[in-house]
Amino acid sequence: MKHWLFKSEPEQFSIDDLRQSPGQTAHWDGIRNYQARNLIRDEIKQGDMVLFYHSNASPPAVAGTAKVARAAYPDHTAWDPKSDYYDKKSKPDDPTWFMVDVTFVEKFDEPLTLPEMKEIKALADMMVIRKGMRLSIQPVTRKEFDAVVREARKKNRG
DNA sequence: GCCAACGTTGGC
DNA sequence: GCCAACGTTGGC
Repeated sequence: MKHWLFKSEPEQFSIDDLRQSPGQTAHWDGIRNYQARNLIRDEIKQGDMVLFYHSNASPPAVAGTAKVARAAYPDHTAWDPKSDYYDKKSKPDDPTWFMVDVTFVEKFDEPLTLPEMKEIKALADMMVIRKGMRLSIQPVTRKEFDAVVREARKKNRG
């Protein structure tokens, strides 16, 4: 089982939106970056664990966790001319873009913020800490995943 | 709103 | 294939 960090702007799709989705499960659509696509398509498997990160938030933060419910399948929003994510080069018989399904696992009522993460030694090598790191799907180590969850729970105990 | 860091596009 | 111009991401 691998561990990941998925970024989402909470105004677009938040941890609460995931929790309120039917079956607390939603498809992670709109990936339009090849590096992220390759991870989605080739590396992410059912059962993998996800840190749900709110980007473009004040402050940016890990808001909870989720689990991959379904491995990669074609992102149909690429075929919909009315979708913001429409991409005419993706064809149903040769899809360019893929998505996975994720299921809500846990919400941190007090999210673990980026400034806090930067202070945690165990997270010093996390990609999301680095300046200019725009990749929206990032691998994290099991140690990093566990440290984020541990620190977030500690913070929420007060 | 600013802007640094990246990714993509397209002329050559 | 190079690289300048442009567009996007996302922290601040």
